[in-house]
Amino acid sequence: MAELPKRYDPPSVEPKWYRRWMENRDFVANPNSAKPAFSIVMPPPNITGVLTLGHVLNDTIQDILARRARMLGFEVLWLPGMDHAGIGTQTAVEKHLRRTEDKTRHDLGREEFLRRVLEWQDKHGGIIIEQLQRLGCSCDWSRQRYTLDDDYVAAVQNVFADLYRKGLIYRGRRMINWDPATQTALSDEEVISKPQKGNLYFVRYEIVEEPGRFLEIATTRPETIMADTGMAFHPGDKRYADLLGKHAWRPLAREKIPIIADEAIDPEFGTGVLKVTPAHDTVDFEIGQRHGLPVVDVIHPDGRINCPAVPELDGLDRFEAREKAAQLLQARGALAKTEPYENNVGFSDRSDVPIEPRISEQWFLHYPKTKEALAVVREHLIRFFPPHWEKVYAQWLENIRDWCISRQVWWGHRIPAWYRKSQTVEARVSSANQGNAVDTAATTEKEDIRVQIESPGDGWVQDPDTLDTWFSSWLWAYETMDEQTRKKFYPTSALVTAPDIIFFWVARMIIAGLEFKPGKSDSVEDNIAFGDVYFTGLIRDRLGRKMSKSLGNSPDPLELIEKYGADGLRFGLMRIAPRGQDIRFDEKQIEEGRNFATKLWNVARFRQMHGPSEAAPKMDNQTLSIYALELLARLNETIDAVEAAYREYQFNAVAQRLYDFIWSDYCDWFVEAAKPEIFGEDEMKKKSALAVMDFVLSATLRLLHPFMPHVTEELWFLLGLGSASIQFAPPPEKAALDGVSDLTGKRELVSAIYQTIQAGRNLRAESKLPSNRKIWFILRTDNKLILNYISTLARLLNAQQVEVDPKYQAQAGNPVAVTPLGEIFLTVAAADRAGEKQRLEKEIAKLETEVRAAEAKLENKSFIDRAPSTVVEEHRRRLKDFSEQLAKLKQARESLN
RNA sequence: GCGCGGUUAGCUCAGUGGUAGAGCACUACCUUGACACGGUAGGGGUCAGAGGUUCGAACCCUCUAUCGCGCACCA
Repeated sequence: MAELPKRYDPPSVEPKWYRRWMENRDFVANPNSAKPAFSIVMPPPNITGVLTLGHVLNDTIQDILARRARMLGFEVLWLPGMDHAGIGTQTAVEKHLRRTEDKTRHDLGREEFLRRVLEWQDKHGGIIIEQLQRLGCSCDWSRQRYTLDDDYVAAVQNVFADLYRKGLIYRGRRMINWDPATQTALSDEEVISKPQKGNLYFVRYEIVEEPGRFLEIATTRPETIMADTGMAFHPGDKRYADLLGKHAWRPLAREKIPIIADEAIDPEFGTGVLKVTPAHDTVDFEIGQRHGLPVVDVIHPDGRINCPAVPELDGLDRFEAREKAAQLLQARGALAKTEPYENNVGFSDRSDVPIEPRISEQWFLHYPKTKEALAVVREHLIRFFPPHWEKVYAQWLENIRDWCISRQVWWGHRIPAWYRKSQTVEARVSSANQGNAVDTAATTEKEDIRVQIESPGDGWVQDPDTLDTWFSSWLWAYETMDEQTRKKFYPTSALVTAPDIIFFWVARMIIAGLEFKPGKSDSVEDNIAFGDVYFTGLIRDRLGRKMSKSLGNSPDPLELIEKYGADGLRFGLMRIAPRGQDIRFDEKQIEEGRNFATKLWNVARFRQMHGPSEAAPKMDNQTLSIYALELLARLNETIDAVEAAYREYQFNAVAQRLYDFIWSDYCDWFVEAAKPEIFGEDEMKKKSALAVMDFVLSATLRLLHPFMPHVTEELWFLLGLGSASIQFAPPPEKAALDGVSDLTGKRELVSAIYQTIQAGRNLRAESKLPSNRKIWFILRTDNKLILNYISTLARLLNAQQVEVDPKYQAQAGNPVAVTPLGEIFLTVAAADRAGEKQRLEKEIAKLETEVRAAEAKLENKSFIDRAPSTVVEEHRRRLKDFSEQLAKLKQARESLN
């Protein structure tokens, strides 16, 4: 067998294996399999998206779960796909259109524009799939889905029609969140409130019935004064009680407006008087409804002012108009004062511009099954990891409001609603432009609506709008599966996602599952969408900022793969991904992942240099060295710890345990301790050590495979640890150590030997002797057994000789350390006598404090009475050890004099 | 305003009642027959602060500070 290269070379290993796995159809799920099912649906990335670190984190976790399940003997389906991302994709194409052709989508028309989007999709779409493959994701690509696949589209439309029939979807003129940049309605979830610095304008309105008397209000939005249709104060507010029923002059677009009283007004805020602007504020709209105030809309869909009555403002952008309106009021003496003010303003999640509350005719969904959705999580039919997300989820469901599902966007699922006369559609569009005095009732004129996929016939016009992208994603957990697949793999086993889409996606998928019941039976258990939901953390940069394109602080995962390998990236990221906590990304951590892959590679290389491995190594408990027993015992502990960490989705703990076991227990201690046997003459001992290596390498490669699929497969193959792919190798069994006599005693001996080695190395360093200088040690001990372990001691101490002398008389200048095996002396003429004395004094002082502390503890009656006996024993032993060490050190100090 | 999460070594983070840990960075030594993407040793922390519970608190309770997130309010 050719010698392995010195370093793991990802480019020559990783793509090779991925190709082979694909050729073997290793990721393809068989719905007819007799094995139990394990399934995950991938949160679909945007069709034109590229791989981000967020995806890497997310999809690595999913891959770990999928690969582990395969090894555990499950039939695994990891179903990938992509999302059409309505607003996002459309906006990208529009931007491109503006830049390259200086055109808007309206210039092209709907049909041509959609053709362009498809072109864009074909050119930029699907890149992420290749990138996920480079990462090593074991998805069943034969089942890849897209939210705009024909049957998926049909399913979405059928769901719409079904909910319409049930009366849960309705069309209505209501206050919605309007995004003036993308010019579409948004759901409440797509609005993010941010504090904004602005002004509070105090404006005086003259009382019609009492000329010369003024009513003062405070507003942040003077540009909407023309839309005021009332003035309101709190009914209990005595300051204004006499004005009730009177009128005020609106200072811009001068008109009489009524003065009313309403409970919604906070008498403490501003002057205690509110200008009521029903068209442009949610609360005002409700007040208007209660008091029958007219609704006057003075803002165009694009955010410009629509008010011919005030030519100075008409056509201005809303923010320019705000300043201009203040100037106008000032000029007319209506502006009492202006104060700087900070308030929260809703911003569009999509375009990052302030939302305009606006009355508009839209489609809404009254959520079904909210109580049931709450119950399945509360009763842990669906388990959240970490569990504190349950509370966030519950809070949302308990305060849920109807979902505005229509979007004034062309790219997406067209709403399957048809209207009899084209004029009704025109009426909708023009209503927004009509400006003043739009009566809410005006557009609810007689119109025939049919909700169905096909056109009902001539004279019917389809609704121009599309559905919120999430209205298609909420069916993702099962509409991505054909009937046969669904029968085997639904409900899915786990969902892995970022917590920022808990409402957008997770909650809605749970609701959809409960409402549409795609499962085998109608029972809740068969329709819960997924068993476990694991919420990842958000990846931030080193300064704790969110990764974003504009900040340029988002590293390209493909460059990282290039530099460190997919396995290095995966492992590095997993090791620092704390459960449900945000993650501060530092490339150093990926470097560590790469270094770990190299370490693994090299220790396998070391094994391979000593002949072929055994796939089923025979270990004889009688011939195993004590170091091997210690290692195997630790391997067993590691297997248990890994198992426990998986149960709690603590991937960082799994990674850390494996890292420590391989690097420290295996490489640093066992391999070094076994070298005398490996390079020795005794064939039995050598064979035994190599068998242990085979056993442990086989086990750790399998444990590591879900995290580092490529390098483990390569080594599995190169070492010949299995005839088939590691992907389907069963999880490692624990070493059978039950028959080993006095295992505890032997482990204690190993621990004592290792501690002695560390003490000896410390003496060398303290004595300023270079690492490569061969030196002599003397071990003063009565333990005759130790003679059997001298070769290991000597090798690990890099000593020319380690001499055991129970009666050794320390010479002046001998550095000494007390160890569980006895005292170890460094014999060298050059050792500095004064320095050694100083070192001893320091150590004695330290030990004296320890002894005092331990004594105090044991004199404490409460401690003796109440602490568990094992703890008390521990303290007793500690005191004894410390006292003995102290005595020996003091003796050593004497001998120095 | 309500709720959630964080605050542990210079940095990134583990640690959920019994002598404070890892990696990186730092210091010293070392290319020793797997690995310098390495080895060995070392320095460095009143565990945000204050109270409380306990024989014993980084860990449990209360309050405070501070950072972040969600929801509500937002004239």
